[in-house]
Amino acid sequence: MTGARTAAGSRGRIDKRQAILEGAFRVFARQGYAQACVQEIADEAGVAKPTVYNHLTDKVTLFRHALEAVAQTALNERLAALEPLHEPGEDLRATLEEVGHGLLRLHCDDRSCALRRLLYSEINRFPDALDIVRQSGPHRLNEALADRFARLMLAGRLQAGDPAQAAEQFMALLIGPLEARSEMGTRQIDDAELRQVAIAAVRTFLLAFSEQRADGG
Amino acid sequence: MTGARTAAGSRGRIDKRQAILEGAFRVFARQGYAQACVQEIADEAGVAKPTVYNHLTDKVTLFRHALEAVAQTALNERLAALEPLHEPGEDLRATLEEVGHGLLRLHCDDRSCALRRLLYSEINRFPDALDIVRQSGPHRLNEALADRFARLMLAGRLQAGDPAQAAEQFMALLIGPLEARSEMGTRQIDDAELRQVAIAAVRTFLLAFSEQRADGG
DNA sequence: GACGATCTGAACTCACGGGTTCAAGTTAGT
DNA sequence: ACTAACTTGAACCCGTGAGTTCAGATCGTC
Repeated sequence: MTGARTAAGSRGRIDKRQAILEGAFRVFARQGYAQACVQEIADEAGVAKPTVYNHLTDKVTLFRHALEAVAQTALNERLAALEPLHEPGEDLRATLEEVGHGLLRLHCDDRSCALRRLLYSEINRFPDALDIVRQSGPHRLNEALADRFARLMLAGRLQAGDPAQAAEQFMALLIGPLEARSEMGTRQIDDAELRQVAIAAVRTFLLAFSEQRADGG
Repeated sequence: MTGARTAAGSRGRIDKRQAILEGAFRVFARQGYAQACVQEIADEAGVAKPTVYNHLTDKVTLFRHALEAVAQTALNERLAALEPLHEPGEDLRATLEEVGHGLLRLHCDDRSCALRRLLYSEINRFPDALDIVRQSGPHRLNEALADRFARLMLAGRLQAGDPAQAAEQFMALLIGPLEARSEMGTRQIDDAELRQVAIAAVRTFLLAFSEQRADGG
C-alpha cells in the first residue's frame, strides 16, 4: 500500500505543498468546506495527514490558500481571453464573437464552476473571501473589458457612451443565458451551444451599441 | 425558562410545522446545510428538538421541505411581477422598466439571495434540488416572459424573432450587472441603483429588439 | 554509512452534532 | 375532571472529523 504514493512522491519532497493545495481545491469543490475532511484531501494529494498540517496550519488556512491560487489562475486566463480585442481586425463582430466564445469556455470550465460554487456557498462563513473575489474576480475583468470598449468608441467603431456599462452588459449577455442553461454548473454545455450563445450575445450587443444597424445572422 | 416559548406557543400548537420550516430556512441560509445544527433550528423556531423530528423525520427532509417552500414563494412573486406585461400601456418602455425594476427588487431580496446561495452550495450533495430549480426556478419564469414577448412581437411592438431568446437576454441584462455589483448577495443595493440598472437594461434591450430606434434617456 | 530533516501510517484525544429516549408538563376536547 | 395527543428539556448513544503524537521509514547530504 506504501507504493501508492510513489506517483506523487517519486519526484522527491519538493512541491508537496502544491499538490496539497490542488488536492484541497478538488475536494473542497466536491464536498464544500464543512464536509471536506482533511484525510480525504491528504489522500487526494498523495500525502499523509500530518504533512498537510505541516505545510498549512489549519483547515481554514488550507481553504483560503487553495481558493486564492485558483482564483488568481482564473483571472489570468480571462484576461488572456481578451487579447484579440487589443488588435481588433476589420471584422469587429468576428472579434467580439471570438472573445465572447473564449470567455464562455472559461466560464464553463470545471474549475471555474467549482470556484463559483465554493464562493457562493462559503461566503457567509468566510466573508473575507470577498477580497479574493474583488481582487481576482469579475471586477478586474470588467475594467479591462471597459478599456477595450473605450478604445473602440474613440475609434468610432462602437457608439460612444459609458464603456463600463457596455462591458457590464456585454458580460451579462454572455454569462446570463449560460447561468440558466447550465443548471448551476451541473450540466456540461457543448462547444457548439457556447458558440451560439456567444453569437446571439454579440448580435444583440452590436444592435444596441454599434453605429450602423448591421443584421448579419 | 419555559416561558420563553410562549411567543410561539401561545397560539396553540398549530403551525409549529410552519415555524420550524421558516426557522430551518433561516438557519440553513446562514450556516449552510452541514454546519446548520438541528438544535439551533429548534431554537430559532421556538421549539424543542424532538418536536422538529416529530414533524419532519430527517435533517434532509427538513432541508428539502424548507427549500421547496421558499422556492415556490419566490417563483410566485416573480410571476406576479410580470403582471404589467399582460396589459402593456402605451409606453412600452415604461412598462418594461417597471417589470424589470420589480424583478430586480425580488432578485435582491434577502430570501432570494439566500435561496440562490443555498442551491449553489448544496447542489452537489442534493442533486435532486435541481428539480426544485427546474420547477420553480428561472425556467418557468423565462417561459412566462417569453409568452409576453411573443404577444408583443405579434402586435408589432417588438422586432419579430425568437421570444425565448429575447426573454433570456432581457433577464440577463437585468440580473447580470447586479450579480457583479452585489458581491454575491452580500451587499445590499439601494432601490435607486436598482432602478438605474433596470433603465439601462431596458434601453439596451429596446435598442436591439424594437422596430424603430428610439433614444430616450 | 551516518546525520538531520522530512514524510508516513496509525492510533489517540476531544468536541460536536444527528438522532433517540423518557419522564414530566401542557393543552384540547369531552 | 379525564384522556389523548403533543411538547419539552435533558440526558444519552454513536459516528465523524479536526488536530496531535509518535515510532519508524525515507531521502538528501556530507
